Amino acid sequence: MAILGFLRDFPLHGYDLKNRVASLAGHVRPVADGTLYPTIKKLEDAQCLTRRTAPGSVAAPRHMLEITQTGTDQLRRWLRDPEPGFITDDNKWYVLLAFLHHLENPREQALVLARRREFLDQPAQLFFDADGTPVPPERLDSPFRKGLMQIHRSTNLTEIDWLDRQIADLNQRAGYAVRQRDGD
Amino acid sequence: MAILGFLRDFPLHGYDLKNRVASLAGHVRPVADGTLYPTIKKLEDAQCLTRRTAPGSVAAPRHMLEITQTGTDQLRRWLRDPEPGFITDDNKWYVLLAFLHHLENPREQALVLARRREFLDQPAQLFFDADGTPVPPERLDSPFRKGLMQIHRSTNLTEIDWLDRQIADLNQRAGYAVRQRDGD
DNA sequence: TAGATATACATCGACGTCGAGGTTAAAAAA
DNA sequence: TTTTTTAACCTCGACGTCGATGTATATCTA
Repeated sequence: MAILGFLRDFPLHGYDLKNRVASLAGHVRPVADGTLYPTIKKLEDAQCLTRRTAPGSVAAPRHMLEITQTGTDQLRRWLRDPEPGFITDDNKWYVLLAFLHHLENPREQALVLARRREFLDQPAQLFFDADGTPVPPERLDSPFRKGLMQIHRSTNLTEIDWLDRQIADLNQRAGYAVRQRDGD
Repeated sequence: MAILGFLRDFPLHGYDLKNRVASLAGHVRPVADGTLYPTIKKLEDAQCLTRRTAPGSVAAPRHMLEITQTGTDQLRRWLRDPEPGFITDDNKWYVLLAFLHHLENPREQALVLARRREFLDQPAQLFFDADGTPVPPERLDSPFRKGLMQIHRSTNLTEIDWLDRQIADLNQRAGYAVRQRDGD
């Protein structure tokens, strides 16, 4: 998703892509060559991108990568109907968010945000007693577990706040677009 | 780490462990059987835990798992000197935090928190222009990328705040412990 | 002019995770 | 009584990621 998402902005070669993916995914978590290049090849085989050899501006020749219509469609499908992990795993979610603008319909964007919003709504129960009853933060012995739950709660509220504002905004724009189209 | 960490609290059987790990790791991200049971076997082979068959309280017989001294030592090594990913990957970091209390020395605990603190200090540059210059949040077109960076910044500040208080607290306690030991 | 460095691409084996499938056993529902 | 459900455990193949290794090229440095 990150590869196609970045290529949707402008053509890039593998090396450049590698650095961009690395600084996005998490925050400068390196992506191994052994992951990137086979994935590029897979996307090329699936006709999601094309490759043009260009002289290297600094060193060895580059393979400039460009996204195709097939690739754009694939990217939009991934964004419109993301796998569960992209909603529940923070790292993946942030990657998705970084490219959600490529899904051009505000209503569809709002639907994706709503899925995340719904996920964040369910109260997190992280720790349990020996007998299986959930332990509330104030009854935890470990200050680290206490902090973990505090931070978790606080960051969740921050994101929920943003999500609500964003969803309202998108729905309003979608409504406006509909009224425009209907000549209202 | 999660397996040994939970067993350090009290003995558990695989199924119970599975649910606890699932609700901790991320937030109810299921852990596949094909991941859990081979890992338990690996830890058993490494003498990190022992297995006693007990009658199932509800159904099929359980394998009650208990951590050994070797396992405790291993857990403490992982906590004391975590791999880079445990500092930089939020999911892994939260798992580590959930068990950091098993590292009994407050000075060692503070050192781990300091590593995370140091990581959070470096300003995140997530997006770049076509020519490679970093794009500040206010110049981003996508509201999602803008929100992503806002949320990232805000949650970072929250955690930094907690880390600083916690580190100060631990160092004070460590100092006090030293003064106690020295009869001061 | 020789070596080091950074760019740029590629492959391969080791390892971890997942998901599907299967087994046993007790309790609950049909 | 049979079926279904849930608990509890296990294995296997597919797949993805990593890290090591290797190659070529242009620039910078000794």
